[in-house]
Amino acid sequence: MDNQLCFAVYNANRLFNKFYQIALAPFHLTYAQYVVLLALWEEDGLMLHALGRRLHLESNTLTPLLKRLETAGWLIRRRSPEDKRQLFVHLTDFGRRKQSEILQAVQNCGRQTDLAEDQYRLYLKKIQDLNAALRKSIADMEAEH
Amino acid sequence: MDNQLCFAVYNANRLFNKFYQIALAPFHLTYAQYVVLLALWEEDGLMLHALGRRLHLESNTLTPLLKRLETAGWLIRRRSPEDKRQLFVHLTDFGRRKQSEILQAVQNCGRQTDLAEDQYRLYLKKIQDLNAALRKSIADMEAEH
DNA sequence: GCTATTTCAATCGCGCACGATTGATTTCGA
DNA sequence: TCGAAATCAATCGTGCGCGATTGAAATAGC
Repeated sequence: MDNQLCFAVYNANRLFNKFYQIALAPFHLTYAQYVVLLALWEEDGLMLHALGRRLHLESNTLTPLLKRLETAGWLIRRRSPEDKRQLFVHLTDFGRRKQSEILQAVQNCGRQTDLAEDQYRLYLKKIQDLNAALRKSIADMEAEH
Repeated sequence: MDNQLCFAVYNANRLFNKFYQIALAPFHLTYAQYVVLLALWEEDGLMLHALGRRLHLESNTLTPLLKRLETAGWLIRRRSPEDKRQLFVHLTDFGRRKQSEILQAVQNCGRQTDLAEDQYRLYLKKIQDLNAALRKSIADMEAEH
């Protein structure tokens, strides 16, 4: 079982969750909420649909998550006037201003992991390759219903 | 954000979940349930506590999961007579007999991914190294409270 | 022997993920 | 133009993960 790639990835994901849980505790953010903020720091004012495309998430996950972030003051949800089906997601001043502090805190926690830059890149590349292979495999499986 | 290792791992985990969801659909098993069965196929009659140590899970997750597996006929939960706090988990005949069929089905789905054996091993090693680094990092973070 | 501590599974509450459905709004097609 | 189809966010239900607590049972310490 410890030779199963899926199990290693499953554990890696849970370890990352724990890592970010500790690192983000001062900000009362979960890992999923942090990822949403990362996306909005890259490009603010995304529509829920566009945000979901980047994170591979849909409204069933994002709607309650965004509502919690809105309640906590990180962002504002606003319906588009042109198309009343769509929802714009805008960072608040607070949400924008906290970016550097949060990234700093995460980096500070990560320093101990002392993954060398090139090693980090290698890991990243390997897992992205794996993801591509998995996406292909899943597409094939769905094709042959 | 796509350069974040955590995000790549997060996506890999969700892709594996989807992969196994499709592969295990004929057996009405979730990925987590499949992992529990994997552990029991390796060693049957484990106590809940021991099972949890292998999977890095505790009773708050395992208790309801095992109850569902018991209801579906895969295993039996039985209290230890010597120590009535503890719970033995035994596969049923059904649970044992299905092993080869399930492993076959999973392997059959995985054939399309055509990850070469040595490449699979490399991925596995890399992620296990990453996990070790994360565990160390988390331990350090918890130490400095 | 009797209490305090430890060790268990079980329970509770919350936040994801996600399949499925709903209902509002927009676009398409005849 | 008008009804059908498509496209949205929202909602619902289920199954994890997991921090925290509970209560039963066993062990340790006096």
